[in-house]
Amino acid sequence: MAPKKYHHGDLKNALIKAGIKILSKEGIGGLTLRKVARLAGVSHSAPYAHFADKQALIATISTEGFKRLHAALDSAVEANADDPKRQLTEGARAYVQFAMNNADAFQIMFSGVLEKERDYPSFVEISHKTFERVVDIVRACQEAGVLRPAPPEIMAVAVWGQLHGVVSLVLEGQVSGKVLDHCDIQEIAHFALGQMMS
Amino acid sequence: MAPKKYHHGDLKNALIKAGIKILSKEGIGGLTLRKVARLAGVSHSAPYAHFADKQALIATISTEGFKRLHAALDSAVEANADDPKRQLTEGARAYVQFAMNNADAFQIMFSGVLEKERDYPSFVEISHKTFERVVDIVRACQEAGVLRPAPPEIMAVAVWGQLHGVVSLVLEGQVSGKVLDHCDIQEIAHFALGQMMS
DNA sequence: ACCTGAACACCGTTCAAGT
DNA sequence: ACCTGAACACCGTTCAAGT
Repeated sequence: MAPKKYHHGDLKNALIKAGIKILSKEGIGGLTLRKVARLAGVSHSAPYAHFADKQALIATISTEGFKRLHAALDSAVEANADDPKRQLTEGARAYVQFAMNNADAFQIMFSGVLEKERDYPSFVEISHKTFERVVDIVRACQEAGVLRPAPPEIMAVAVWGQLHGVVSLVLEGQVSGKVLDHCDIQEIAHFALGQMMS
Repeated sequence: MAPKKYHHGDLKNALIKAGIKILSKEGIGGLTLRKVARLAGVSHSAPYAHFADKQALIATISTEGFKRLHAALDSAVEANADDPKRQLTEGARAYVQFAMNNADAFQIMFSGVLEKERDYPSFVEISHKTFERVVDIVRACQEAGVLRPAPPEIMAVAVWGQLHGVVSLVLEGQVSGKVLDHCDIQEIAHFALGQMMS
């Protein structure tokens, strides 16, 4: 059997996985560099060999989240290659589902926890890529007459914003139970998106 | 001259003001109970005579923010008492302006920093009141044919979500500079809202 | 190159004690 | 009733030292 070298073969990835686990179990408030190290079985200062600071770990976890979100959008597009309207509605469904299934990751990605996102190129890259995916869908929908003519980037912000806003308000508990009793989040999001489609 | 009693006439309010000041200067990451106490000129344990814990202070500051937001919406409604469409567009403008002028307060109010909002009745009350104000505007717009027929509460979530989402994406830096160079946030929000109006 | 342990400056929170 | 100061358990981060 292979001798335990130092402690890990790949501590960096172990730390990321530990961070994601703690995040999903205890929320952002419980995410601590020292806890992450403990869960990975190393000393509290070991993470600093792989991440500059706590923000850097958060940036990596956020980037991971964006990759999964981007992949989900990709699937929705590919599964409906010749139907722009379904690309939009199914992409929207995927977005909402991602947010609901990964509420804490979603919060980390979008709630300003990560302060200097500019400093993390791979975060910027995947986040831009995700936006471009939305622009693609929007452009196809405009050509198909499903969305009104307008600069696609602006329309993409409106469409993404619509979904993002509804999801955020629900996640933050701003939508009263009276509304949520009658329809689930996917329905509300679908209704909201429907207001923009002709 | 009045003798300094203990230290303050109204420490509770002094703490709230100090908290708001620190929040706007250093952001949520710099908001610390001990700093708040220091700025108010009392010992680090003094706040506990007025707030159960840090969350309680945050809840109070959030409530304060909602009161100002609610007042801004009220003004927009009153200033356009007989023009539902303008109530909506001016209310939207007020919402966006509030978010931009109070980005950190906005973040505290909506970004899940406050974990058990249920525990703070006055927060729940003003947040519900604010939502009801949106419902009122939406209902008036539906009667005037400016928004499509639908249950007003659902439509209100869609409308609020639309604005909230666009504002949030911009505040989080998710909207690329390429877009922001061409139009300012008020324009984007107005465009997005316009997609829902007939 | 990768990790440990002690150290420092900071937190949130509690509690006995003071006026 | 309102505030202080010491105390405790926790952080993030740094740094000399070990393999």
